[in-house]
Amino acid sequence: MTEARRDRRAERHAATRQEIVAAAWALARERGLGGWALRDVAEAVGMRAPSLYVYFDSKNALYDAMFGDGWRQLLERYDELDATAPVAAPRDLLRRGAAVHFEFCVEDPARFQLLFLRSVPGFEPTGETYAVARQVLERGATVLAAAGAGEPAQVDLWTALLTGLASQQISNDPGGDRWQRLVDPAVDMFLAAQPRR
Amino acid sequence: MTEARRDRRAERHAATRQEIVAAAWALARERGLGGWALRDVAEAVGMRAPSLYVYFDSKNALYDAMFGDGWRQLLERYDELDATAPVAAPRDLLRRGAAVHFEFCVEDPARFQLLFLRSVPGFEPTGETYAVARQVLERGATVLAAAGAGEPAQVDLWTALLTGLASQQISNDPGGDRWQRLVDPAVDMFLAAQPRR
DNA sequence: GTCTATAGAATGATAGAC
DNA sequence: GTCTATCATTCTATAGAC
Repeated sequence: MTEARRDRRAERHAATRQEIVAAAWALARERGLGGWALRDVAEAVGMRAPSLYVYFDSKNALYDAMFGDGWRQLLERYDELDATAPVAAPRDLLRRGAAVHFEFCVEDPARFQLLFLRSVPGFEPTGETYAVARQVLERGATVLAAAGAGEPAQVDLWTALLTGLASQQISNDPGGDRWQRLVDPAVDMFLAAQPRR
Repeated sequence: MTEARRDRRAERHAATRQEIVAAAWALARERGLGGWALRDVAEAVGMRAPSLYVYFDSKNALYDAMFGDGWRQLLERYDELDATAPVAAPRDLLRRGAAVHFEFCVEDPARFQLLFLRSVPGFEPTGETYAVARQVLERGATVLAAAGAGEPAQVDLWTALLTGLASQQISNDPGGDRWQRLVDPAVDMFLAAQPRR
């Protein structure tokens, strides 16, 4: 087996890429998902716009990296939840998962738009980054299955419910809790409709 | 009482405004909510771009007119539903209302985005047009009340459910029926959770 | 890898003639 | 009310020096 030497240049390149993605997310939070130019991102990381093309082929390539990064952030939240409540009953875990998921959506509307609403005009996630999204959904489906709602239709209903609650909160009561208060009742409603196993 | 003479000039002006709004909707359907310029709308109605400013003060003013027009379209759908099933049982009416509402959302994603997701960067509906939106929501709340789910929290949960189903259908299965098939089960779930009166 | 310079194109909006 | 002409920006992306 070949003893691979660390490629310090590649590491540096990847670190800069991540720095750019983080700066873009910060701008998206402040000004909206489409409210910034490559110039702005460049300035935020101490560069000029053309230098970004060393790291990303286009603005959509940057959105793609943000897409993957955003789903990875959600995966981390799930990990933290598992670490906090490792042996909770399935339905309790689902309840807490719903709360975590809702909070994740609402705390950053721009991120919610990119990850769940696909609202950047010409952007479609590439296969690689979309795989991260699928990974997260499978993780959620596992929890649902443990709670007795693992059928595809049940999973789809669950995602619609959570997306709808978050979407309404963001669009119609930003900064408030009008739909947040409905998360627990919604989970109860959902669970009551599923046959217990 | 003053015998008001018809103001033919005002009528003509209003008709042209509506023509422009319709052309903008057509472009939004084809290219997305933000995928067209005032030039394009002007060309579609046989004008040059500056002439539009006789009818709208800005592009956002046009979005505002579209917003009001879109909600009025939804109101028409509700009227048609009432005309078709005037004496249906409340819960049956709710079921059919959900189907109509879902279809309305999915058949024009750009309209769904403007009316329900507020996804035009700098645009906020004015008070007058927002009043139309409230009117439609009250109409829905009335039907919900008749079905035994008229409390504000129940209405909010209902809107979240429908918005979530439509949003997921549009984002993750455009042209398909993966979430459409869940509308009826979702309504059943919702109704089962409400105490019958 | 980072820069300057700039291409190339699009856009919302205004001025003023007719 | 409609037009021509144009302003004033803004933005992504590329070329090529260093």
